[in-house]
Amino acid sequence: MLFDAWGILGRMASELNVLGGTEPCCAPLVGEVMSLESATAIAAKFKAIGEPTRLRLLALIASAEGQEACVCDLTEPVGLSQPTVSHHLKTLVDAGLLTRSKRGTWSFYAIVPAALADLAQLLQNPT
Amino acid sequence: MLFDAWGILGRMASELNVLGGTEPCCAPLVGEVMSLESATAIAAKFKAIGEPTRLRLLALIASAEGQEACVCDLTEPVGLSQPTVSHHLKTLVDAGLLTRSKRGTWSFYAIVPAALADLAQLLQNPT
DNA sequence: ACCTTTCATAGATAAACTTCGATGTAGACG
DNA sequence: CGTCTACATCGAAGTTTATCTATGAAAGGT
Repeated sequence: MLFDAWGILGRMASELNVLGGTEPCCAPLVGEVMSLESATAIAAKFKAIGEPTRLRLLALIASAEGQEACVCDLTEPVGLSQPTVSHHLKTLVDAGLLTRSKRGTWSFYAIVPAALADLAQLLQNPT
Repeated sequence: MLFDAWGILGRMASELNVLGGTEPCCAPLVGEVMSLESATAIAAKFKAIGEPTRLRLLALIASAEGQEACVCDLTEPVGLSQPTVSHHLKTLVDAGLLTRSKRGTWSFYAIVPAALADLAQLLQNPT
C-alpha cells in the first residue's frame, strides 16, 4: 500500500487552514470502491431490516421457540392485515433473512442466523 | 417465565400432522412485542444503510484515514452528482451514523463507530 | 470588491414502497 | 364434493424516495 502523503497533507492543511482554496482538500481515496453490485446486494439485506414492521417481525420470530413462527402468530402483534404481513415476510425471505417451510396449512418462517451474523460482522468491519 | 406448552404442542402437532385444522397452530408469542417507537427508531438506522450509494459512502469514509472524508472525495467514486451525494450524507448524519464538521470551505464527514457497533450488537442479539 | 471553490438547499420528476380489500390456492375435515 | 382455515397473490391508492438541474451560501484568493 502506498503512503497517502497527499491525503495527509491535505487533511493537515484543512485542519490548520494554512493552504489556499485552490489546493486539493485531500487525495482521492486509496482503497478500491465497493462495487455497485456487492453494495446493492448487501444494501438489499439492510433495507429489508430497515422497516419498522419487518424489524418487529424479525424480533418476534427470533424470540419464538426454535426461532420460527407462523403468520397467524404475527398478524395480531404487529396490528396489520394478513396480506401486509405476508408481503413483509416475503420481502424478508427474498433478502435471505428468513426461510419459509409449509407444514399442513401453516407457513412457518424461521430466522437465518448466519445472514444476521454476516451483516453484524460487516458493520464492525466496514472496510 | 412460563412453560409454553401450547406453543410446543402446536408445533409438534404441525410437524406430525396429527391434529385437525381447527386447533390453533401455535400459541401467541410470550414475549412482549418490540414497541413501534423503538422499532421505528432502529429501523431508521438500518434504512439509512440499506441503500447502495449510502453503503458505498459509508465504506469509503470508513476506509479513509481518520475515518473521515469530504464531499469532493466522495462524488467521483460513487459516480453521482454532488447534490445527490450531499443528500445521502445528510441522511446518514440524520440517522446518527455520520457526523459533519466544517473546516474552511470543506465539509468533513466522519464515521460514528458506536452507532455501527450498536447495530451490529442488535443483529447478533435480536431479543 | 469580485471571482472561485465547496457545499447545501429548493423544486421537479419518475420510480419504488407500504398498505389495503378482493380474490385465488392448497390442505384438512365432514 | 363442499366448506373451512391459513396463506399467497393481485390491483389500486397514497406516500416516500432517489436523482437531477438550478440556485443560494459561505469561505478564501486576487
